[in-house]
Amino acid sequence: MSAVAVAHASPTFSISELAQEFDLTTRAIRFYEDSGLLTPQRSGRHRVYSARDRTRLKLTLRGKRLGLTLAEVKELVDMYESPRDTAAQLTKFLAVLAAHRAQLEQRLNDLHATLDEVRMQEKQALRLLVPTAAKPKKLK
Amino acid sequence: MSAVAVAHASPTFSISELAQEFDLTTRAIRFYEDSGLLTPQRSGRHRVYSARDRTRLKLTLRGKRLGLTLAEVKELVDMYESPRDTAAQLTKFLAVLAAHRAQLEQRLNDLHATLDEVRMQEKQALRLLVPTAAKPKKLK
DNA sequence: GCTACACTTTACGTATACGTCAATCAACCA
DNA sequence: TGGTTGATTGACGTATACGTAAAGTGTAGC
Repeated sequence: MSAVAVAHASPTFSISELAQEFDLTTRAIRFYEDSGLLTPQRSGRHRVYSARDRTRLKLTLRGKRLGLTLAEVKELVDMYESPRDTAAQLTKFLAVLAAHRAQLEQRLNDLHATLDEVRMQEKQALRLLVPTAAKPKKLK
Repeated sequence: MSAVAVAHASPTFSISELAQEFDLTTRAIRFYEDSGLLTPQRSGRHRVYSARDRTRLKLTLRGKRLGLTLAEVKELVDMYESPRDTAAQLTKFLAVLAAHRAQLEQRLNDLHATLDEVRMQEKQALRLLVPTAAKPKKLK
């Protein structure tokens, strides 16, 4: 139950701590490990998660909310942590980023279209529900 | 192969026309029918899709891109087409819309966070790749 | 009438993302 | 020392979203 860090070493977390914090089951977290997304240290048989693991977990969940598969998330997260010291690597990195960004912008369009519709429906429903509302200008 | 409408009747589509237009397999479209998302007419055994079917298909694909399951898409699309003539129905409708909107706004936040990161990475990579770029002000 | 082709149903297969036992083990507590 | 609690490793189960044959039907063109 203790997340207290000794001295100024970076903090570590148990599997159940992370499960609680992110509202996951431990099963899910172990599954992410099987998928290569997390590589916690071991204290005996027990898993010990670092701040880096926690960050990767956070990114994983965000990716999932965006509809990415775990494999896609892994690709991206791994790339962010990959070496980029040659021009070739940088160029490839930029290409992948551009593709990723195009996808994200498509999603953004979808989202805005959907939100617009939802708001329109809300307005309509409200007008139907409260037809005697105060009309600021031009009452008829 | 013909999508030509007779007189001014609303246009109809074959399954392969829709498959082509939306870059799907016919299998997928039939699966959406099994899932209750589409209910095409029949001309003999062949499926005949209306403009309404097409719209529902378009909404379905947009929902998918946003990471919704087909069941969730069906719930939403059905609701948009459901009767809302009583106050109770309207109230429930508004509640569901609010929940949906909250979810969408969460996604929007995720998206913006991700896009910000992508753009930051792009900037960094570009700086590393082209370190001799023109610096507008304060050259040292 | 035969062929080609598009469409149909039926049905089993597959990948993803976990859920759900079951058996085991280690640590702590009374 | 025995019991509870929490973690671990299998291993099988399940829901979603289709893929992929297999086998038959309908019809337009030659």
